[in-house]
Amino acid sequence: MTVTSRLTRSVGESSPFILRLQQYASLSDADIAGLQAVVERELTIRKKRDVVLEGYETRKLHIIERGFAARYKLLSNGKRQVLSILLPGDIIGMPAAFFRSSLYSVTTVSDVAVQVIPLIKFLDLCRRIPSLAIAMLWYTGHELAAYADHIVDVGRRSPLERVAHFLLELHSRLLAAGCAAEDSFEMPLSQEIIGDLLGLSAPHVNRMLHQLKAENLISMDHRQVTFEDREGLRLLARFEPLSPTSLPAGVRRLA
Amino acid sequence: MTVTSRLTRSVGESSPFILRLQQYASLSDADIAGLQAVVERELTIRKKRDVVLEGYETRKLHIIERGFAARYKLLSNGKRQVLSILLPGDIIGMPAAFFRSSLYSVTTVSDVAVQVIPLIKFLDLCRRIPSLAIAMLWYTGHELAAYADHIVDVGRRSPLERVAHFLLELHSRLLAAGCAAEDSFEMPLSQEIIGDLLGLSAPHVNRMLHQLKAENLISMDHRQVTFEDREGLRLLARFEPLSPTSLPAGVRRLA
DNA sequence: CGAAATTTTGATCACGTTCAACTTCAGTGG
DNA sequence: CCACTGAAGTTGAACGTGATCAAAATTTCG
Repeated sequence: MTVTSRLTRSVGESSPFILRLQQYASLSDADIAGLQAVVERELTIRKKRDVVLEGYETRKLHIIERGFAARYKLLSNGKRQVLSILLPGDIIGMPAAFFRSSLYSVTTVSDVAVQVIPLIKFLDLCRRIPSLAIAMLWYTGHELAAYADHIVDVGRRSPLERVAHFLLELHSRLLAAGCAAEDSFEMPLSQEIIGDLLGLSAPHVNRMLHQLKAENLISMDHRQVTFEDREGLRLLARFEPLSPTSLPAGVRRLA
Repeated sequence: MTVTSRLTRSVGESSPFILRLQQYASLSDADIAGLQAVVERELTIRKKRDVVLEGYETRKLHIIERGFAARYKLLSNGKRQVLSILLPGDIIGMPAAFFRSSLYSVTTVSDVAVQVIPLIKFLDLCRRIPSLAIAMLWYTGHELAAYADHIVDVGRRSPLERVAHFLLELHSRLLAAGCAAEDSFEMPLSQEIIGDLLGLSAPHVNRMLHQLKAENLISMDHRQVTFEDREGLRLLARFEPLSPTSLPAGVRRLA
């Protein structure tokens, strides 16, 4: 098995979600055990299924173990806006569960393995383990930063910059989740979804991808994306990685 | 004094921030006292000053008591993207304080009165009062929903829809903060800022505002915006208000 | 292997930016 | 109180861009 294309983790590693929370606050083994105890069940969802539907009530959190999903909103004019791509370690139903009815839908892009946690139990755990609540504040803080980046993308960046920025961001997140190689990754996303994510038409995404290839910044083979000139790409996209461990030291100690 | 134009609250009301947290979780008088105890000081910032600067470290939260501010990012191509308009009850430095250096800048649009809280003390309080931590999770959850709406706006709505949607959303938030009348409000935002918020050029914002006036949906006098046909506006913008109290009943009880 | 989804290509055209000039408004000091 | 100044709003013309639509080529998957 090449590291390059794996979407799975090897046995023994802890879940990408735990890994992520650990970056935000130090959790004891007991905390982690408590977290695992509230997991209701694990299941695998086939690709192209809706996990959360706009307008329906959700009282479960789904933590992604493997696979890709997309959070999106359908507009009454028939257009679709994809809000974010969800990767291993992300929580499906995160903002959704906070409202009486979900504001957005989530659909699987590939087959997705999830852990299901009832919201009530999760909040209860947050009350008992303040570190967990604070780690969750950081989690949502990062989510917020990602959304902010997305707003900048769609609002003020050129189509070429958007596509380049998207590739870099996705890669950086996959890397953090242990699902990508240094300079390449597998991307099971159609150009239509990318368009709906970046506010572009699918044909234009196609043109931009070709332009990136023409400028020898990337190459693509099947669903494998390879950065041929990562620095050039970063310059073009003006990409600034969101280091998850960039907490002020004093604060980090406290959390 | 008309209710219409006031940006201040009458004495005796509690702060818009407390008011807001109360919607997310029930806080005891002791909790509120604790919250007030961590307030380091209050101050008023003149209009057009930067409160938070991108790249600098922030370890203070500024809670807005009165006035308008804007969170924004300057791009290297000279463009600017405004991420959100901050109103009374909002926290300046919310995502910022969570990173080693702030990712975005915040500038005041009008004179702004704030309460300053050191981040460390605030997090410490969250550890001691789990309800507060959970209320903050809801706060960021709503912030996330607002950002998501913004992405949809910029990504897939027409310029006319964007402007209409923006007016309705701003009004709804001002109403919740007790700073607007039923059908009108004061808006000290230049068309340039609105453009940078919605991903449009200032002249185009101007045209769209005129079109809304021409269709008898709104009227404007100085900085006073009045909805002449709120329903028509809502239909045009496909606006769905974000009710802050729309928590699932069972969850609400727990929180 | 066949059907469906996705990618690719091209032509046309509406839309919104850009830029510049002009007007109006708001705030300030004489 | 008015004149002055800079900021904000308004208008128009020209241009470039990315959407749209449709059709063909290719890939994916049952």
